[in-house]
Amino acid sequence: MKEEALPNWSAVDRLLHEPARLAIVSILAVVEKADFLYLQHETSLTKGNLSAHLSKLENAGYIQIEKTFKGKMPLTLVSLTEQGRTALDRYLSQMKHWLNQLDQHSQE
Amino acid sequence: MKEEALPNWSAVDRLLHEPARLAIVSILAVVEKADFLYLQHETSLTKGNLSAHLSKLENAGYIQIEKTFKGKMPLTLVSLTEQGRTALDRYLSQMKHWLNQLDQHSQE
DNA sequence: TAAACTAGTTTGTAATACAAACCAGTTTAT
DNA sequence: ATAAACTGGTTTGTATTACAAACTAGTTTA
Repeated sequence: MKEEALPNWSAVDRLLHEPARLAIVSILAVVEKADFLYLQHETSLTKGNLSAHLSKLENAGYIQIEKTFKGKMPLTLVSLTEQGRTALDRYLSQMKHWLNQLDQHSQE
Repeated sequence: MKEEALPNWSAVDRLLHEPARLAIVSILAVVEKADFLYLQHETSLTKGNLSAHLSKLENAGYIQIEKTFKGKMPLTLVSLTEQGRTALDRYLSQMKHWLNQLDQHSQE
């Protein structure tokens, strides 16, 4: 009964929309802190690819990258920032809203 | 109480995942048939860009492109194929599923 | 009959994802 | 002791992609 417009897909956060980064951020939304190798295995991205995506997310302020050591071996810890959490929430609610809009149309 | 895995974002249909094409397909899901200019105005894509996206969707078998005339002027009509409809439904239900998985995690 | 418009397509460019090759250091084998 | 193999990444090169500018073919208007 209410008149719904179509989703405005151009307003999507393309940084999060990329599947590889959604995978990364989904994990970080749950575990709060993850090391590089854990992320690599969970996402099955190559190291290079993962590294590049992490840099983008870091530059956007969505994640924090902490360089530490486990014994003598380097260890990179990654966590979601407040900004990242907010952006993800926004992305998820937008998506849900748009999916609902499409459903309303399809069920006439 | 049920153990949910994280979304498998890599299984997404990247052809549909692209916002510009989601916009196009969202429209076609509703109107069944649209001409080029209507699509251009609704999506606010440039002609070249729209043309390229339509070609991709056509090559994938998701849409059908019908070249006709309105009077003496060329008119391009676009419609969703059965395949395209199926792909969209699949995309939407996957998305919904994944969004729910993330929600379940966030509300612990 | 020239100028401007319609309806697109083709072509060039900039951004992006991705993996291969590389690098600095550590542990293990000889 | 030192070479080989491994860890934990980064840098660099390539192929794909989105995007817009320029072009094309035909039509209507001045």
